[in-house]
Amino acid sequence: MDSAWPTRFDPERAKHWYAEWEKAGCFAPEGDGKPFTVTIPPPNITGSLHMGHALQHSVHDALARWRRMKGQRVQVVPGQDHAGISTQSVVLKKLKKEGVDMRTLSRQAFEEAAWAWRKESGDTIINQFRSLGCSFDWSQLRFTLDDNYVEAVVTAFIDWFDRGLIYRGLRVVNWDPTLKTSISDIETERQEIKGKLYFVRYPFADGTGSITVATTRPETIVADVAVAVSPDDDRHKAAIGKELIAPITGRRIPVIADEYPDPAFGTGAVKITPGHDANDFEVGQRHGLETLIAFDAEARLNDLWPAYQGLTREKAREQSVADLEAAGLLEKVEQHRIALVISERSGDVVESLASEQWFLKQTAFAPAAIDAVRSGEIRFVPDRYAKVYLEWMEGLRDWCISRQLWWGHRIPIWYTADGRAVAARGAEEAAEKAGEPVVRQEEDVLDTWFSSGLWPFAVLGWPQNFDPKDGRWPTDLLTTARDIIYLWVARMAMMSLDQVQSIPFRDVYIHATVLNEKGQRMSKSLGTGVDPMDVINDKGADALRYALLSQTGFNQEVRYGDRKADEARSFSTKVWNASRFIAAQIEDMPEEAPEIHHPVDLWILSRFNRAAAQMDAALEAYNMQEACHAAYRFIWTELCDWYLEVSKARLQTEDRAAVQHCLSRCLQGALRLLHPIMPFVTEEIHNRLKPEAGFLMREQWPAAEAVHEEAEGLVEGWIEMVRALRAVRIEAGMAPRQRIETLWHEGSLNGGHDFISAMGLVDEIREGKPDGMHLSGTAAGVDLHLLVSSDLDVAAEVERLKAEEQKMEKELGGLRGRLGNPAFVERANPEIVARDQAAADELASA
RNA sequence: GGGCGGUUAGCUCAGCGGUAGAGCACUUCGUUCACACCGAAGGGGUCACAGGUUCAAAUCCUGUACCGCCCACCA
Repeated sequence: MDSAWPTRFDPERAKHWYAEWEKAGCFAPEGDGKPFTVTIPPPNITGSLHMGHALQHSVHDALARWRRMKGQRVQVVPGQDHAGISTQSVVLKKLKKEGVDMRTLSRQAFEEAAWAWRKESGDTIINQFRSLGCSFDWSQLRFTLDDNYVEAVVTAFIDWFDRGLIYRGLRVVNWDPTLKTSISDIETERQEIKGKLYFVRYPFADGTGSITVATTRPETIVADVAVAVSPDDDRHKAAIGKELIAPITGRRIPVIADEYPDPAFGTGAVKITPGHDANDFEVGQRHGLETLIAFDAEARLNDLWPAYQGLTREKAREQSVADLEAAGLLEKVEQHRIALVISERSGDVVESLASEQWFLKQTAFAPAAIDAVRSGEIRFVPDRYAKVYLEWMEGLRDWCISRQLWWGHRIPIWYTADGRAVAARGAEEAAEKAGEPVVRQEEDVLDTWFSSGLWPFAVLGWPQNFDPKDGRWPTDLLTTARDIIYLWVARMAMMSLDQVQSIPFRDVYIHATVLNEKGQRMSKSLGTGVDPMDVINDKGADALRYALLSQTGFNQEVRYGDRKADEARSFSTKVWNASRFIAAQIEDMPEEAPEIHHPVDLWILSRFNRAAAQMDAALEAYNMQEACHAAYRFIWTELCDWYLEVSKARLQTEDRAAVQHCLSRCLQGALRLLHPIMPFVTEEIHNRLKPEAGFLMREQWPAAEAVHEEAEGLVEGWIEMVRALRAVRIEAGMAPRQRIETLWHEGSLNGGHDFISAMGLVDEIREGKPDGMHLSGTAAGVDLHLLVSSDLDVAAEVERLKAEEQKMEKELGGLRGRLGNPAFVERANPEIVARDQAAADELASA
């Protein structure tokens, strides 16, 4: 064998194929086939490859390569998200480290620094996608802050503003006191902690007693504007409409009746603090109450209650409790479990805080988005996720789209001197629209999900260069993680249906979450993660891809362990060596293919055709693991363990040319089947086989061909016979390489003489039963006998045969019992009855 | 509190009405000239539990338990 073809595949040496594919333009759409378009979920520019990406893009790439090979015109549009909060944090941290004074940092200086950072460090993840082998059309790379993307955002915003769907208002939002911005629900995490429930007495103004209110947040008492009770609560009915003296401040506040309080909880009376709780805010709106705000942007107490001014939330609580105690208003304190809301971005406790924010009435878009999924126009895979989407869609609320950040799409609103807001592309247009000069632009930027929501059509050129009829629209597939169904998938559906009047994608494949070997979530901070780049460097991108894809179907989680990648690497080595062997055998292959008529040849070609069909069906259905297993079974079990082995003998016979052609065809085919899953090793082999040929990734996917049922039946029978024979050999104490002089058989071998002799190491096959001591086995209705020497452990052998007989009898008993049951014979499927009858007959005759 | 997954061989998972499968691990044997990241043979499962439907249930229905995830305003 050519020494330049080592016995092990070195993934390091196949990495260069990526650059060659890219250089040759293999990732650009080609041909006139049915277009297949995907816009990938844009990773954050601050991100680096994690296992979730690795799985997601292995799926994308496998599907893209497969469809490309099938002759489809494929375009996978990659991109990146500017990731407002995340990028701003990273850049601020860097500036701080460099000694920049945060207090004097201007917006412009920050933006310059952020762009500089984006240029330097923003492409890390893009290059990691390349290492994974992703065949994305990089010429189409998009960024959510590119000029044309800004145009998309502004266009959508102005349209919605002018239609009255965007408004500004005072609402309670998730406030991150560290980052000093509102944040979305997805950026928060709930955490149960042990806390306290304080029972505070609110005396009636007329001196007739008091109402006790339970609260977990005594520090917000200074912003109380009422106490609410349920209208049906007999304990408090009489108090409704009376006035209370709020503790600490002494402010006079009313007792109001509202459905919100649950009479079963606490005392049934709730203090109403509209500035610090979303429910209270709603109650306040219903009753026309004032919204008092006690905290500033850093969640310190403001001048609402000057005595507390400057205190942190925690200090203010202590002080409030002390003051309540001193006033004799603290009735009792109970242990209580509190659901804290934590900001994922800063780790700080999120404050529910009323503030002026911009909102989008996304409820206006819901009906169409619901319809699209209900009608099946948008299809979720697995379909259970449609329910998740629909449920969320049906409970939509207005969306807070403003963020108090610098990094992002600045809200295209200009204000006139008297504070009137106009949406426009610039100050000039704004002044024109307003009919008077504008004095300033809104400071806030948009929530990152606002721009992400426009992704599929914005990256395809909307609004200026978008052609919904160019075949790429709607896109075919969106593959994403289940945790952003609401924030992203739903938004894209809504925004697309509104702005482009059509769905953005047909299929939404929700892939599994990658957990570690112990079933824990992979987390950098907890150290429970595995870095996919380490796996790529140690074992190769092919191994990582196979390890992930071979476990991914419609499951909701997949566990990654290095053992899986090791198995995958073994597989690539196996393919490598099988190719090496076949390459050596076909060096002198005659060009002209002889007629293929030997059952073994027909069998392997047939098995190949089945594997190809299975892969097609599996990939069509997004069942990645089934696709992997189909390739694995064909290559390892059928091709290597049987066909290759029996070929070794047949290559020495007049079958040589036919075998060579079959080997060659199977190898070519196997490489094609495997290429979407393991692109590097297959490309490397392909190039070794045919250095002068083009890329494997540009080869045609195997066309569907007929299977040979008859040949399959024959060969599978022979395989069973060989297995039985091997078992008997071992029973007879034969060494693995020891040849069998004579094999006797009763029943037809169906032409399998050569196959059985080759695979079972038999010199001569005779019909009949030998005289003398022999051991027997049965397979496919044929009895096989081997003569054995007399020093065999007869007792053990008898023991074994008895056990076997018992097993058979038990089975026969079961079958006879069933067949003897008239109900079964009458009602069961006739095919089943016939099959059982045949099985019983065979057992009985044995 | 609602919803959704999962519970099958030691491990990771297929199977989803006709009486249990794969890969890995394990045991035994084997350095045959593709591959020890290999080959052959083998051991190993009352399919979480309890009812029900059916001639037949791992597979369908109901309920229970445990694990995980998502959603939710209980002060």
